[in-house]
Order: sequence, then structure tokens, then C-alpha cells
Amino acid sequence: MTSYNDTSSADGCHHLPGYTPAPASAHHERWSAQLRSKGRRVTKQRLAVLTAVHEHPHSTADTIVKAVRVELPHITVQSVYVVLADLTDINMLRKFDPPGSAALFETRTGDNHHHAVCIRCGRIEDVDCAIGSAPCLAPQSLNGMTLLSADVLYQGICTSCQSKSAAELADQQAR
Amino acid sequence: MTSYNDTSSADGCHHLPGYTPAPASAHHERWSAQLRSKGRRVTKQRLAVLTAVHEHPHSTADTIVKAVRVELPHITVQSVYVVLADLTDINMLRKFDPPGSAALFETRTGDNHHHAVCIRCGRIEDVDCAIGSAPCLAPQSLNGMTLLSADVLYQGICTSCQSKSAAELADQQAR
DNA sequence: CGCTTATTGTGAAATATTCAGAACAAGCTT
DNA sequence: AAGCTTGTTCTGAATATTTCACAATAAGCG
Repeated sequence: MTSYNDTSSADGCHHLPGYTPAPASAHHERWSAQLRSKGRRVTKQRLAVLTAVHEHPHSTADTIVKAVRVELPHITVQSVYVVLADLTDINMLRKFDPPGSAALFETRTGDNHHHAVCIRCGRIEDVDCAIGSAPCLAPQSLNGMTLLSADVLYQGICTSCQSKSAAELADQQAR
Repeated sequence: MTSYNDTSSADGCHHLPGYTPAPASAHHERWSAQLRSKGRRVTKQRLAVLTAVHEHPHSTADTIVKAVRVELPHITVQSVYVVLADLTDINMLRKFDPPGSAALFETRTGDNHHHAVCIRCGRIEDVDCAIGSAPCLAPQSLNGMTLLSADVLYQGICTSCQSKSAAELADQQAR
């Protein structure tokens, strides 16, 4: 499947005027500590993957490979998959599978936020949890199943796709 | 990926004592009418796919192909995919993508129910909507996105996997 | 500085899904 | 009932995503 969009916007801490953007390496210390606390070794591949995902939230393995290769031109796709899966296992990354696209990764973990997908353009937006804690929903009956997580996937049409189709409609009617 | 489990249980209308199970063909009339009302032709392939999905809820395209081939031994995988996609488009089927498995299909549509997946064995259970209407959740902010659906995916450990791991633990401690 | 073992790379494969174009058949018309 | 039209299915293949087993490498310990 084509790569949908990978919203390559920045990470929310680079937008204050007069604020000098922290280099990616500013996060390395925290990430290194987290890795060690989980019994993982600190490797340049892991840090590069974390950096790439942090700078490209909601991006596919493919996009992450490309981003990592700016720093590590020889890293393999398979290694990126291994690293992504492992970091997801230890909760330093979160993975989710939007319908019709490859899995996406993000560094925002632990807050049980959800995702809204535009079915036209594929844009992904974060949606804060409706309730606030994970898992955020307590269904009446789960047949005794022990609940670990509750992910919500909103599907809709984003504002720009709405105005786009409104414009097209007006255009057609004008003829 | 392996096919996970495809809960091949029955369809909820065959369990009354003394009740003679309706043959699959009993649904054909209703399905045919629905197809026509959506401007689709009634073909044996579409009816066979609907029958297969109805008799194997939460099953993968692969499982559906096998089930359909009992009736139509020569149907192709591609045709099943086309039919599934089309029936999903017109809301006669519902599709969902559990993480780590192929897409699953079911005939239960229009009630906005959700799904609980056991991360051990892959079993899928239906969960009635927490609120009752689709979309069942109104998040605070969707940045103006027009909401079409809100799917909730619960992940947890089902009762049988719980007792299985409890038994294993006891077994280990007994040595 | 060398050792041990986790981590990454090599090479390849499996699976799920989709595509373009040809053959076929559902359902309308006559 | 037969023919026509066009939607549907089939043919044959390609693509994309993801994973596997095993070899090579390097992180972090002493």
C-alpha cells in the first residue's frame, strides 16, 4: 500500500518564538536512561530510531528507515523492524494499525490518547482520551477478560478534505 | 502472518432447543433484496460470501475463501477480496483490522459494536457499544473533523488463557 | 583491553492485498 | 425465450509489509 501521509510536522516543543530548538541529542540522555532501566543496551540504532519517530510522529516503518538513514546510511529495514518491535514491547514507542495503511509509530506513550484518521487523505490526528486514564472505557461485559487497553479509532473527513470537496461541488454546479 | 483463530461458532439464531436451524438459503432473500436496493446484482459469489461470513464471524479473507469453496470450488481469492471490499463499502459487511492479524469480516453491521481481542490466543469477542449509538463517543476536539465512526478495540487476556497460565504457574511451583 | 551476549546485518521468504485487462453472466429489453 | 449491455468475476501477476534463521558486530561488564 502507498505510504498514506506521514505527518512530518514537528514535535510540539519547537514552536515558541525566540526558542532555540533543542537538538535531537537533547533527548538521548533520557532515552538512554530508559533503555538501561529496561535492561536494554544503548545503541546508536535505537537512539536514531527514537529520534526519527520523535521527529516524524505517526510514520510508517518505511518512513522511519529513510529518516534513520540520514544518520546511519547503512541500517537495514529488518533492523529497524526489530528495533521498532522491541521499543514497542518496552513501551518506549506506541504502534497502531490504521485500516488501509502500514503500521504507524509514535513516541507519545503512556497517556492512552487515541487517533482520528481522515478517510480521504489519511491524515492522522491525536485525540486526547475521552476519559483520561488507560484503559479509558469500562464496557459492561467482557466475558471475564482481563482488560489491558482500550484503543479508539475515529474515522472521518478532515477540514481540508471537507473544504476541498465543497469547492469541487461548487465548481461542478457552476458549469 | 498465521491466521490467528477464526471463531467458527454459530450465528446466534440456531441455539433454541427444538428449533430447526434455518438453512443458509433462508437469508438469501433478504440479502438479495439488500443487494438490489444498493444497485448491486445478485450473484452466487456474493451470496456465497455472505453465507460464509455469516457462518464464520470474525474470519479472515483466507478462511472465507475456503468456506466459499465448499459451495463454489472455483472461486478465486481475488474475487473474494473484491466482493468483500464491495460488500463492506455498501455496509452489508463490516471489516476490522486487529493488530497482528489479517483483516476480519462479519455480517453484524449497523449496531456499532466493538471488539475485544485476547493477545494470547487471538480470540475475538463482540462487545456491545458502551453508549449505544454510532459513533458512540464524542471526543472534546477533533479539529473540526466530521466524525463517521468510532471503533473501540479492547485488548486483554481471555478467561481460558488466564486459567491456562495460572495452571502453568502452579505446575512450575509444584516441582 | 578483552569477553560475553545482546543487537544488528545478511539473505531470503511468507503473507496479505491489489492491479489491469479479458471472459463471463445478471437482468433489462424485445 | 434470446440478445444486449454493463456490472462482476477470473486470469495472471505484481507490490508491499513483515518476519525468519543464522552470521557478524559491538555494548558494557570485569
